[in-house]
Amino acid sequence: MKLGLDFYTQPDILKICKQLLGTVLMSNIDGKITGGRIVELEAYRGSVDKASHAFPNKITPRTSTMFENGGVAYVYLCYGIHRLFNIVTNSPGEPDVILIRALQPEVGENHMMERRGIEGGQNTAGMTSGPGKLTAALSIGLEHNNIDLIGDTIWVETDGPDVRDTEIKVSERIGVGYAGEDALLPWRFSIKDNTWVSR
DNA sequence: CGTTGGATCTTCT
DNA sequence: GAAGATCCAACGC
Repeated sequence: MKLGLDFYTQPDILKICKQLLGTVLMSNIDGKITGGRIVELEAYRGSVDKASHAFPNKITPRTSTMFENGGVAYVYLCYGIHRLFNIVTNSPGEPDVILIRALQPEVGENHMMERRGIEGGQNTAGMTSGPGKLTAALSIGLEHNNIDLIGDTIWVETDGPDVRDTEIKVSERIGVGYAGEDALLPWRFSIKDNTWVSR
């Protein structure tokens, strides 16, 4: 079942993070349907979080998407090369986003391998295990910034029961050492012992 | 196997 | 002008 607007507009981003683990991120781009189970993600809260582009509630042309109502995508270019996909949550004016860091391929694996340049049935392990990799596999680009996640291009589906708390690993976020003490916030969530988690 | 550096470009200072 | 929510290939051990 596709997640609706009322899911994304919830105020508690950490609760949304836990609920998103185990759901399936889908894309229908270039006539190809691809998707994967979300196994790793991170929370960024622009109001209080130095690691966020929007800290402290700073609106720029780039970050304006983060201030939208929950339920849209925030896509930006990282290191000039990689496109990173985030889900905007909470109500308008609250720059809360969730970075999707890793997927477990579920739908259209052949298309994802082709987009990632992986040959044959071998070496699929790294296909979507990282934020820059999964956008390439799903063909998500900057043109999808601010797109509606309730639509039929990019969306999230529930599939089976919620992931239990005992199956969730909570840790510090990756690659945000520049954020000082905020780099220590336990805002990274992943599914324990899942082989598709990054690094 | 761990570490290193290059690629590449938008954004803000 | 510098740094960045990364990835991968090339090195050295």
